[in-house]
Amino acid sequence: MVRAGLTTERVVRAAADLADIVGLDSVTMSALARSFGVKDASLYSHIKNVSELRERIALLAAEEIADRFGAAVAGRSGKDALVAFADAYRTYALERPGRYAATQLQIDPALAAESAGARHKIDLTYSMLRGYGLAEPDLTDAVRLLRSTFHGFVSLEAGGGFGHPRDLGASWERAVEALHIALENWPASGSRTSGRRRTS
Amino acid sequence: MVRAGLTTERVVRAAADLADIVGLDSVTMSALARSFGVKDASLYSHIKNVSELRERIALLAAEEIADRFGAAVAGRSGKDALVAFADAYRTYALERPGRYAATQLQIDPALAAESAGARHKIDLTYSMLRGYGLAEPDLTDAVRLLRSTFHGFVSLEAGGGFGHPRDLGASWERAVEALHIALENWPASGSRTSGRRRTS
DNA sequence: CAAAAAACCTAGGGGCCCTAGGCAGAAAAC
DNA sequence: GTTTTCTGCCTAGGGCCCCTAGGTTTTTTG
Repeated sequence: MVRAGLTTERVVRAAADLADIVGLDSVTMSALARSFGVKDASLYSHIKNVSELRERIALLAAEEIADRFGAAVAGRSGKDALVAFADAYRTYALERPGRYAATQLQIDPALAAESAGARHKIDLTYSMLRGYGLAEPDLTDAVRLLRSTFHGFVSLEAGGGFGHPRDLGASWERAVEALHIALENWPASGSRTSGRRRTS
Repeated sequence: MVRAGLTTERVVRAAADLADIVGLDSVTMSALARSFGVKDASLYSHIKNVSELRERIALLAAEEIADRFGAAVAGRSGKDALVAFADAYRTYALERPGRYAATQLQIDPALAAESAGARHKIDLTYSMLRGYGLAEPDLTDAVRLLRSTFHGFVSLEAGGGFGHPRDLGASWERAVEALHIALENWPASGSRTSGRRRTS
């Protein structure tokens, strides 16, 4: 009987591809086993359970994302870097929806330690913001703002949450510009009721 | 044999409460039936299937949200309205995580037609932005920016996506302020590379 | 080539989703 | 007030999924 040649890495890669096609929730051990032409029990020597499978998809995605984002911002700064970063973010999320969805999972710390590429993604966001001259805690607040808007937009877009006929790419560009403006005019601390821009 | 007194509404309400406790994905027909002390087959006279159950949770949530948001912005305008709206948004999402998660589902149009309160929520966002003097398509872009940031933030927060020790409430306040600034200095059309604020 | 290790298997238990069809309590009709 | 009808909940059962235990066959290794 010819063997399928399963390894953890090959299984995870196939699972990621499957996730991009049928959605992360539909990545089941059974479906994955079928795609390899083996029985589901056979997968359990490579993957502990279905949660670990999905978390490993997330780790794979994190590495790919770090690569893409790094390439996108390399040699750019300021608004150019922001736009490139943002576009790389959205492109990845739309091209690889299953992988992207996996990145939102809680990862078991023991597993995350194996492939430490996960944290790298956040670091890139921080370094991209250097150009705006923010200091902590504003820097963290700004990183959170960017992550929130990016993640919110692409997840609403992917989920069909935007019903209006207005072109989504155009709305995205304007959103990124608006963020750029917000970063350039970052509010001074403790101004919840006043709120006029500073002179950047 | 004493009956449980199931109705569609009571079942959905219990499902929503269950979702807030155990998470939307763990709202199963079996678990729900157990909570009523009936067999799962008994639920199918009130609810077509588990998808419809979750969508009905979303409709319930949409009504509650419309109420809360309406109350939050009533009598306010400009930044006050934005802050009140934002805080109402985040509060609801954190207080009722299961219901909130349901609002991100795709709803069957036939079902949505029954309880038309769903669309109301978007209208509120539009009307809240009136004060910033935006015209279409900028208005839609701005609504999408707000929805993206709000949804992104609370979903990252709920999913434990923010690891930094910086206080989340403070980051939220700054994010809302930053959005306010972006709205006041909304970029002029077609300025992807220039990008200086206009004089509001 | 023999032994050890790895890859894949069968068997089986438990949970969830959902359909079909039955019976008994409650409401409606007379 | 009885009979009829309706409805609420039931049992039975099939399908898919997750996962464990333990066996067999292939590959690797000394």
